[in-house]
Amino acid sequence: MQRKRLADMPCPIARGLDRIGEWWSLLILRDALLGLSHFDEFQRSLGIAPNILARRLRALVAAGLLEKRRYSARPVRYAYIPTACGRDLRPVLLTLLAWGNAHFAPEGASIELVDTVSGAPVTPLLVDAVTRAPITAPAYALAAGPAADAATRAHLTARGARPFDEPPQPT
Amino acid sequence: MQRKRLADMPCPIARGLDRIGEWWSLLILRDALLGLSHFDEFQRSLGIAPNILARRLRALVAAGLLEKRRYSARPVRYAYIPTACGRDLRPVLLTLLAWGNAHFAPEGASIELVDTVSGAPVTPLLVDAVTRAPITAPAYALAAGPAADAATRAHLTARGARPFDEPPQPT
DNA sequence: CAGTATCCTGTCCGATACTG
DNA sequence: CAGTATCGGACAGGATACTG
Repeated sequence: MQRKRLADMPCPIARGLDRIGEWWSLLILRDALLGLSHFDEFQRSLGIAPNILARRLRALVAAGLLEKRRYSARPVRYAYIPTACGRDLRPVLLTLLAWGNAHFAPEGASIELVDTVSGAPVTPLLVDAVTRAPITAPAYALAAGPAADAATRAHLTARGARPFDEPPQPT
Repeated sequence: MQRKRLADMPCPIARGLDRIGEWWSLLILRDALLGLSHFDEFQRSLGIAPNILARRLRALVAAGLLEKRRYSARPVRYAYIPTACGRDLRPVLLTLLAWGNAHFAPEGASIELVDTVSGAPVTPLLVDAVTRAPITAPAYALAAGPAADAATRAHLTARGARPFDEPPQPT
C-alpha cells in the first residue's frame, strides 16, 4: 500500500483531497473555470507535458469534475468543461487565491478577485449562509455529523467540539 | 527539472499550493487547527509513518504555517502550533470540507460545521467582505493585479476578464 | 491540433528498527 | 515519548517521438 486511500477516510477534507490532491489538478480546474477548455489551451497555459495533461484530464473526468464534450466530429475534438461538482470548487479556489495573495505575494497581487462593475479588488469572506455572520471561532466549530463512525465521534468529542482554530493558549 | 517550481509562478493559487501541495499537509493543518499539537497526537490521528510526519512537520514549519514551540525542557518536547498564516488557511479548509460533504458523502456528513450555540449544521458561503454580497459570476471576476507580469496580464485580458466560472455555453 | 507511446527520474510515502 | 536512520516501492511528473 503505497498511499493510504484518502477516499476511504471519513473526513470530508480527505475525501475532497483525493480528487484534487495532485497539484496539477487544481491548476487545471482553475484554468477550466477561467474558460479554457481545449487541450492545447491548458498545455500552453500551464506548460505541462502532454502525456501528463492527458492523464490528469482523464482523472478529472473520471472524478466527475470535468466533462468531456465533443465539439467537432472530424477531426474528433473534445472540450473539457467543468461539471456542477467542478464548479462548486470555485469557493475553494477563491479562498486559496486570497490566502496566497495575503501571504505569498510580497510585491502585491498578480491576480486578484475584483468587482466587475467597479473594478475594485474584493476580499472574500466566509460567512454563515443563513445569518451572514462571519465564521469565526469559537462561535462555529466542527462536530460529528449523522454519518460519523465511532472513531470520528470520539476524536471530535474528546476535544469537546473544539472551535477549529481558537488562538493557541500561551504555554 | 523534475517538478516545476510552483512558488515561482505568478498565480497565487500556485504559490499557495506550493506550501500545501503534499496531501498530508492539509490533513496535518486540519488536526492542528482542531487543537492537536504533539507529535504522537498527529501520528495517532492520521496513521502516518513517523519519518513522514517528521518530514512534513519540518516542511510546514519551514513554510511558516506551523510554529515549533518547546513545552518541556527535560525531556525536550515541542508542540506544533499554527501560525497566523496557518490559521488563515481555515477558510480554505472549511470550504473544502463543505465541498467534500456536498459531493462525496452519500451517506451524510461525518464531520460538519456547526453553530456552537444551537448545534445546528451551518453552510458556509463566500461573500464580498464589504458588501456581504455572495460572490457569484459574473458580478465578480479574476483580473490582473498591480504586480501582474505581461504574460499574466495578456492571459487574463485575452479572455476579457472572464467571470471565473460562468455556466458553460451550449455548443 | 489533440493527443498516445515510451522511457526515465525524483520523491512522496510506507515499514521497520533504533535512540535519548 | 518524540523523533532519526535506512530501505524499498509506487507513481507523479518530465522529455521526447510519433500518429490520425
